[in-house]
Amino acid sequence: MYRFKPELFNLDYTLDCGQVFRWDREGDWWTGVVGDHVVRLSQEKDSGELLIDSELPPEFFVYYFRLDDDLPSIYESINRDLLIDRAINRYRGLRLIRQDPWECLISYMLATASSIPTIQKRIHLLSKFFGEELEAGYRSFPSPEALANADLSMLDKCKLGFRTERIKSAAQEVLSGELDFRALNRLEYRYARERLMRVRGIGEKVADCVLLFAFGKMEAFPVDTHIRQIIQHYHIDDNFFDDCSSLSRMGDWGREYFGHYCGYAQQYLFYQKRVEGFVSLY
DNA sequence: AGCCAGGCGGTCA
DNA sequence: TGACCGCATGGC
Repeated sequence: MYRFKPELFNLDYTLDCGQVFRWDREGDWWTGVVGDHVVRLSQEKDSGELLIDSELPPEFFVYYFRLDDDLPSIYESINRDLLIDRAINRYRGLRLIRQDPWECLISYMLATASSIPTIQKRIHLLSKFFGEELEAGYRSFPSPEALANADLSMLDKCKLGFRTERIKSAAQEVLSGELDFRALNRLEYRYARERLMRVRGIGEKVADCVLLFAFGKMEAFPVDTHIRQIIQHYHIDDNFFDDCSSLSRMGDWGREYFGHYCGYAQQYLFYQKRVEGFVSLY
């Protein structure tokens, strides 16, 4: 157990905003599985200091929580209107997380057309049946090999529904090296996106989530049902509105409207919509 | 009961 | 292109 003082960081917002699915809160403490480590974290309300119960060093958490991002500059660059301004101020300190590509890929593939509690349940079941025990009650996320070799009847027990075959197939592509994360990481955003979308079960939205949360491509702008509803409800910029009548245009719109760090803007808007619905700007 | 959830792939005009 | 549909599952 040790202490660490991050700058401009809010642990609750960061872990609760819906970007990761393997953290649980009990009282003041969050417990999560990161790789093959069980990590416990708490943040003191007045000082903002982190209490870290983990064998992982502080440098890891700088990396994981993207504490090296210059958040004030990012806020300045994406602050285009009253709606995003409100989200930035209300959820100040929310940071994007650097997730493991494999876990992120499978998590968002099984997330399609599902509520967040359902997603968490599926990942829990996957880990229960195909992961390895780290300590009592905590299991690692399954390896590519474990899912690639899983038989469909077992995978079906994880309640993946119509996503079952797609996920097994994707696992086989990763295991064989046909889908290579290191190669993907070197690609520019748009080419990495095209590559990911050739995988069955990965469309624009899932590709953008993986590129944003696992590959740090800040110009990814995932358009899910909440983001679509926000754009339609507020008519955020009437001059641009004709350009974003369809889903795939909304992604291009977000990139142009918010700029290079549109991925951050997306996550703030998404979280604000989830917890507060359509907020009043007056 | 019926609609929606961090969608995707296919079809048809 | 754009609109619609089926696909499992669970929460409200």
